Amino acid sequence: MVRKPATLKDVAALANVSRATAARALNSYGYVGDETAQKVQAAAEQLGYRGNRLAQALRNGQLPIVGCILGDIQNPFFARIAHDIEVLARERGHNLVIGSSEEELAQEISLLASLQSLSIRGFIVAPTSADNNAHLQGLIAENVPLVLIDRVAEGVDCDNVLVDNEGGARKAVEYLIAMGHRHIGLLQDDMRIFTSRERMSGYQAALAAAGIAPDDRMVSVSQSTVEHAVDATIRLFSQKSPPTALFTVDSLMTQGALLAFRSMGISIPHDVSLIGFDDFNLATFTDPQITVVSQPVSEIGRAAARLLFDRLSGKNEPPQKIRFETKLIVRGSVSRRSDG
Amino acid sequence: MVRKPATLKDVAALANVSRATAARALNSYGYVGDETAQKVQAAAEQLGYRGNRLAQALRNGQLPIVGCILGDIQNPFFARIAHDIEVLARERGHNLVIGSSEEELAQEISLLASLQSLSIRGFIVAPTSADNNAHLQGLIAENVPLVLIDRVAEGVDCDNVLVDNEGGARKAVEYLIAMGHRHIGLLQDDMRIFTSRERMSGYQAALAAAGIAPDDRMVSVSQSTVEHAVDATIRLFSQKSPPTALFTVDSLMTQGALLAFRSMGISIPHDVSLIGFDDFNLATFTDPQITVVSQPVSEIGRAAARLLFDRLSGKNEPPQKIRFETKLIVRGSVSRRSDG
DNA sequence: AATAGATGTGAGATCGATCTCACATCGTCT
DNA sequence: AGACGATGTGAGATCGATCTCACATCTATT
Repeated sequence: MVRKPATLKDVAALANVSRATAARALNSYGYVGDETAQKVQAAAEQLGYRGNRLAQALRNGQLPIVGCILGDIQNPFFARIAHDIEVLARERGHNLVIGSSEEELAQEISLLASLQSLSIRGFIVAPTSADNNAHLQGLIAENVPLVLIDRVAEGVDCDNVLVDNEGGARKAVEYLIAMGHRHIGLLQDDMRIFTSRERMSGYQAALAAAGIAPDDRMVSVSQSTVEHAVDATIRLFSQKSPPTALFTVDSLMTQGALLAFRSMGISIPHDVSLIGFDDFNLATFTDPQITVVSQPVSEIGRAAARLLFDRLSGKNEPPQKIRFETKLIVRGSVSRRSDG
Repeated sequence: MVRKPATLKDVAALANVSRATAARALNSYGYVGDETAQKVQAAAEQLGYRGNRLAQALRNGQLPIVGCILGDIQNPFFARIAHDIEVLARERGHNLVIGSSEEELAQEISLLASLQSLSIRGFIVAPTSADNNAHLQGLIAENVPLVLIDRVAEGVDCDNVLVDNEGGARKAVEYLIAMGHRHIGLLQDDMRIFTSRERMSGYQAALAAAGIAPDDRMVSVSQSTVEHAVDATIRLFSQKSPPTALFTVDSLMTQGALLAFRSMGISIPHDVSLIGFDDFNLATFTDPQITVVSQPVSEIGRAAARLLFDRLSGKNEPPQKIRFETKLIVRGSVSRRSDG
């Protein structure tokens, strides 16, 4: 036999009052007699009444849910952020809807549309594309709070939380150059992705500053998964004159590169030096330990959620841009080189 | 200026028809004249009409959202599962709400309640506790589809997807015993958690079969995070007579153990042998590579989502129990021992 | 020609909670 | 005594989409 959840009407009937009074008693607003209030409470308890958030949301226009559209929750970077957002959302009585764009603009757009029609209260998005973002501008136009993380979208004027990608990448590549490397590979994500662009631009800036001509053959593009990165690394290092050092733009790719090197019998740092963007759990357990550019992952989700909830509670200041520093953590995966 | 999303009423007004007709045209049911239908379509387009899923859900009783309550999305195991569920849900036009129980029963209960009041269509839950599950039984009583993953809850008769935890653990420990180990440590999660119980019971069964008396000092309990596992490992191996081998019940704990061993100057497999439950990306990159019990993670989320959507599409068969095998993957983290 | 059926449309109820408004019934103050 | 404010309650509108029902037309069939 199927029990149906109790409605306010049921509670009101049981307590012998009108729906209006029942609502007043349960939400404690307006005038309600003590005795009546208790009768209603008792009735609600007895029926196991838990309002219908759908109806409430329809009435007041907003569903206490935060939408979160990320690249891929399997990336520990995003997983951490999603987790932190969920924790803060929970504290504020909100739930979290998660969608993976899988770095597809079309998917991001359709996800966003489907969430928008849920009258969700606000969004935290890591936009796939830096340029095509009419959908995000649409949010702003409808006054739906939006916080961008990890990436920027042109023409979308809203809060965002970033890290210093370009600086981090430049530091890494400068370090490789200082260690004598001239053929520095770049294992990067799709160029539509903001972080990928910025990190590449840091890479290029460092090369340019050292007077090293850019070389397309030094650059390999891959989706951000371990498996794809393995392939991309193999492609890169199967050339006649492969790089002597590699910079990878995220931790999954770093791990992919490591696995690829192992399978190719390439030893780090003897044959190839490696620096990865974004630290990871086992970076210190590999032998050698992996030198990385670290970003304060644990801050990003929290900062974004805080910005979003500030907006939700009515704060109406101009958009804030939070930018975290990145840090080069030198470990053992880079060796000195003295060729050309 | 704030644009409000267009409603059906707006569309109807613009097309000069009634709401009923507009609805018919947009959802193509009932009789609508060709010309009228086109007028409505045009009006909808012009206004950028996208129904209000809240109102639709209120009307027909269900919101096309799947709720997913896991231990912690930061665990790659759960992240993978969440990802796979999200993909399948998206294909079916559903969104995914994610909540972390953080292995707290109270949080699981309150999350579930808050999601239930959203009239969500179905749930996939990795229950924190094997015993206290009135909340889950409540779902069943209200006929809300529920699929349990990774764990079982007593008295809750519904679809579930598990792996052979006990068998996997036993295989691991039997292997350690066969390699001459008698003092085998267990780094496990909270005993309320089903997988932890089962894996422990596999551990105990293997010891018993070999005539080795269980020893509480060989067991350390930790939350399933890298950090906690580091501490727990250090505690375990700071004893006067520490284990000669360690079995860890999940990959985060395995990684924690690795980091702990490094910090304590304990070398694997020379000083201590190690087997972890659940494979992980870099298990083959460490030196030595880590021997693990692997489970088909990529199957679990998909299987669970499939079961759930079968229910949602009305399938009314008795609950299915899917159980995947686990496999011992021997790599290099176990060495032969010939003491007592 | 009459009637059954097909086709097309609108009015209004419904989902569940909330909120405004109107209407009581008190007590208290001049 | 009259009046005003405080207190308590209910009827009904509202949020947006859907669906039933009733009412038109129009076609085809006997």
